[in-house]
Amino acid sequence: MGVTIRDLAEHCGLSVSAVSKALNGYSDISEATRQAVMTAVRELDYHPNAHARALKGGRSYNLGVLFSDDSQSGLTHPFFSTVLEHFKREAEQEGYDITFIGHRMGNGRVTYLDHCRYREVDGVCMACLDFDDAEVREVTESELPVVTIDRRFQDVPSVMSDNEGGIRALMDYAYSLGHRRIAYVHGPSSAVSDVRLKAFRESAERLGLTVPAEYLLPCRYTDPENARAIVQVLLSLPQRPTCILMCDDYNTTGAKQAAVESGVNIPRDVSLAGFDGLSQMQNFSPRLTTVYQDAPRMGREAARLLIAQIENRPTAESVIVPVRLLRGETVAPVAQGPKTI
Amino acid sequence: MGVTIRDLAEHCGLSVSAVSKALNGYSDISEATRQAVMTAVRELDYHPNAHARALKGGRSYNLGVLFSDDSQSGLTHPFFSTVLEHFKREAEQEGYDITFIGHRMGNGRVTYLDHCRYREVDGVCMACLDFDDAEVREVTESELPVVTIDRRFQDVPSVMSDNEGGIRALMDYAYSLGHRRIAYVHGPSSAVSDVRLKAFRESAERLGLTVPAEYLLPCRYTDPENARAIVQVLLSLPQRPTCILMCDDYNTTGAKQAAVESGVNIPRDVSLAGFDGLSQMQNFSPRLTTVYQDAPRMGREAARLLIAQIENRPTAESVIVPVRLLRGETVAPVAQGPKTI
DNA sequence: TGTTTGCGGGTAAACGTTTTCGGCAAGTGA
DNA sequence: TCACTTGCCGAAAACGTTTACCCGCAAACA
Repeated sequence: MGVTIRDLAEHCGLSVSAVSKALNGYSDISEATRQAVMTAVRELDYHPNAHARALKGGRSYNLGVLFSDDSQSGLTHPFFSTVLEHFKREAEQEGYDITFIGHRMGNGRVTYLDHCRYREVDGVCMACLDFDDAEVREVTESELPVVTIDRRFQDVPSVMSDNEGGIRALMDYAYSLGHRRIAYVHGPSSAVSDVRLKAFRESAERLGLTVPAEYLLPCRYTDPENARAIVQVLLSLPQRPTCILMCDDYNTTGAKQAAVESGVNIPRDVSLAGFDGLSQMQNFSPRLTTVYQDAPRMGREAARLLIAQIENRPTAESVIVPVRLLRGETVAPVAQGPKTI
Repeated sequence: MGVTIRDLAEHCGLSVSAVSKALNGYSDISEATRQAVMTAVRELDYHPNAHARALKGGRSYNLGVLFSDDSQSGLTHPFFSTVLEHFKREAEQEGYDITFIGHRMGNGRVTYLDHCRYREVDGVCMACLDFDDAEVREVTESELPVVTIDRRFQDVPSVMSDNEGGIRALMDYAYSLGHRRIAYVHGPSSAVSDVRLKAFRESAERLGLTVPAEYLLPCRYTDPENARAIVQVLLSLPQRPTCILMCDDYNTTGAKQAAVESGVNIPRDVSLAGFDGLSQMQNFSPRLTTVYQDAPRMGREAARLLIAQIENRPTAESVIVPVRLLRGETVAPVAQGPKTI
């Protein structure tokens, strides 16, 4: 159907191999013939066939993306969709397409790794999934180049936000506004959650705050309903916190809901902060105070790290992407008025 | 590296072609040998190579997705990301992967159609882009199977929401609550926008409402800042509308902002409705009144339509997906109290 | 018994590339 | 003049499949 390299060769009066070498920048082709080939390429509108190229054992110029399979929110994840979008852009710029790796292939199930081999992806970007799953580990331990996002393995380059710095900045900020009773609705245990929780504890200690156990509650990510229920509990505590940190921006909507239902005004009665800095959340008033994660940059860095590996270029082992405290309106100076107890 | 069909053949003491035929359900292979091959497949953990298969001239089992290239929000689009997620799921279930079609391939630009040919996709799903672009038309007019979302071409199967019904339901609902001055902040001209605008006008006429020109204002989709400015104008009109319809949910955040700045309470002073029914927006109070578009179903139907074409199965020309009116709290009975003029 | 039929399976070409190897001509040094 | 390098290029194998075609064999038929 399309015009092949053979057509090109005939058109130029060259052999197929000569054309191929001209196209791929081999040194044993004269500049004159190279130019002839190039103009022929334009004339005939030639484009190489990706499958043939991949088959020959070279690369497929295809990157696998392993990204919260079934059950989860997948592509609609408010944070990772941004990471992915920019991963895709950077990859495209380098000549790579991306394909999603799942384990649902037609009728039967298929291992992630098998799926990778089936499509012969040159490398895999892994994010937002259960890294303790055996199938997932199989990929990280394979010979395939891998980059992970928000999770660190030995020998596997990774991209992470400066979660520790983010929590620290948030805590310092709240403290500076007079908050001494700070609760943290943290995510379920994971690499990221654990780092943040540790940073929270350390910050509290550093600032001389004592955090009662009932101020530390786990909550699923991006699950406002879950968040609502949990914040309900926090707000009905005899000694209620003056400031609540949520594990992500999206959950603050649930927290707000709980506040409304409890007759609590944010930020007058209780301050509220999120994590992520989703642009979609910055349009509501009062504007959310949160930690901005540079999702676009995370995506870009991940693509760079992965492609550098594939092309055997020297690469950093790991990248920490800086975060930024967004001082919104939901964390206010702690009420100086009548003490609530 | 991987185990090939040749390894399978040797392991079974068969020829390569016999194995191939056994795998692909040819009739001239005895049931016994087929079983032998199948068990060998499991033993050796064989998986066919997609590129070799595609190269042979068969299908690539890959679907192209043409989806708001650069500049736009891409994967982070709140509505289409859901469509895409479910498109992907349905496709995977049928054994197809998806790859994004862009025109940025490595260094140079590339036509959408060329990109499709390069990857030899079996079909293309097109959504959320400028269908008047010559490059885009080139794809719809090619020999490739195509399905379009939210845009109808002759001979090209498409999936659309019942936009007309949605607007009608919204208008009837607002009317039933006493609203007579209804403004519509519609999207920039496009197939969908035009259908909705037409439905708005027809509904207004049917209900005996006169809509002054300044009640019909265009606004970019998913651009709260733009929406804010426009609603500002609406709210400062001498004869202000009692109900404002926005072209999408996301823009209602901008509208709310404008309301706050104008000292207008929603829904007490002015009612507000969106379009899309994004779950992310349903967590805010007051809960948004809007028209739910069944994005998951749209994605699924699109995948089915496309795959049916590819596999030469009879297929509907086009699918209209029903919408549902979500009666939230932002459209309230029109104030009976002191008339504002 | 000789000829068809159908079943089961093998041979080889083809898909469009890349890459190794070798060859030929011209230039180079002695 | 000879051997040797260098510059350019072609031949052919290879990647892992699919598929058109052929072949042998047993059963069935005349």
